[in-house]
Amino acid sequence: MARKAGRTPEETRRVLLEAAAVVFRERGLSASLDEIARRAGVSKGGLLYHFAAKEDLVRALANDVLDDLRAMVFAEIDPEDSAPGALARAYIRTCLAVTPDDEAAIRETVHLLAQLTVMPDVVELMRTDSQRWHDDLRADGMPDHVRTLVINAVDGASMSPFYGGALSEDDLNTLKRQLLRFTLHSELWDALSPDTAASSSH
Amino acid sequence: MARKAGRTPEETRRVLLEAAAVVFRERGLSASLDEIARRAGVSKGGLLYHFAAKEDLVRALANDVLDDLRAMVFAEIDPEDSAPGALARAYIRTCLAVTPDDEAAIRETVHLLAQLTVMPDVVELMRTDSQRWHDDLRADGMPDHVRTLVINAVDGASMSPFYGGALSEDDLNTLKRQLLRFTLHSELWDALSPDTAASSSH
DNA sequence: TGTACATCAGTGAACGCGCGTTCACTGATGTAC
DNA sequence: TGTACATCAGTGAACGCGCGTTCACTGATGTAC
Repeated sequence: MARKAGRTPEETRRVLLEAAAVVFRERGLSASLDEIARRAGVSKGGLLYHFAAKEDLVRALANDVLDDLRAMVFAEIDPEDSAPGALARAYIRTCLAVTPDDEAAIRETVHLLAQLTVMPDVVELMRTDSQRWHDDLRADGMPDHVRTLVINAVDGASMSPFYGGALSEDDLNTLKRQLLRFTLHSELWDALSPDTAASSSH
Repeated sequence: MARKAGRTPEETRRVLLEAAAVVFRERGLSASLDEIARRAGVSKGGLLYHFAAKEDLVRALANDVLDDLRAMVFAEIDPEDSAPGALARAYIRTCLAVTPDDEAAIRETVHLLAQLTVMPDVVELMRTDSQRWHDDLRADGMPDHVRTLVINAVDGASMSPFYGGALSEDDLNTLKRQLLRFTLHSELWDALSPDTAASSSH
């Protein structure tokens, strides 16, 4: 056979990337190209037509996942919300999803990314991406000490499944509301500062 | 040659584990036993005498690292400090070390652990370890919503080097003092709750 | 105290298998005339 | 509109290499008598 009827090359590429995501997540980066190709319904040679080497496939996948994540967060921004911290709130809502489906999706994504970091090239990609998040969030208008606290708490919680330390649904929900509240009520920002006197009067 | 003069089998074992830590951190779990053995000054056969299979070596290493980390945190507990959150404060001080040497040590440890998670057995070990931390920290006397916030912020910050998103020294320092303050001043705990009215009077 | 023997802590060569990559080939699709 | 030809999107067999594991062997150390 040559070109599959009813499947454009671009579609094949997508199917291959999706198969790679599943297989790498389940078996780690040492999973074979053969298994990925089989899952995509393509021969190993076919896979290698689209991605000349395994490294290319991994890089393309990492780029894809990182872009998707960014798009998800930006799509979650409330268009009515123009107060400082709007991006941070979208970040919180996306990464600390509470509906079981969304939560599972985020966990799977994080777990996949964790597997991909085995490749130094991917770490470089993630470093760049992370720097971009940092810049975007700085431009979001919250003071440094609030932003750093909130974002690191979100990151800690969303990475916890990767080492098996999943939070209970209650804890996750509480954390989410806490963090949203921190970003929304600027009168709290003083109380969150390390330099304020311990008493929380205003 | 047989037994190396001036090196007990236990010492050889330790040298092998340390070599494995370095090599796995630098090259990931797919690094070869040959390279680890060479770095330890032992033949590949010698390595396999101590660890019958690569999996055994990895498991032993993961156990080691997890135990070390726990010991470091417990050693950091202030014996004078009997207030709620003493363990959490030790956790903060250990994981958010600010001296360059200690910081590098933690980063390397986290990065190594991230590599080891490629093996499902290790994830299981980490899940158990994480559960134990959760239990220990629950017994530490702080309310759930404070503990969860603080620990996740610490985890987020200490895992950030693993995906390349390192915090600046200033941000790290600020975060550390913030979190320590949260655990120390129980009059703040209300203000950190998601359910309190936004105003921070007490 | 010396000797025989078992065991310990390795060595280093060989094996075998899985997996990434190469390669010769092919059938469908697009294009020129 | 039909035909020739190039290119695209694959197939599937073969190759080769790295790496985990096995194995036969060995020299030092510990133990019994």
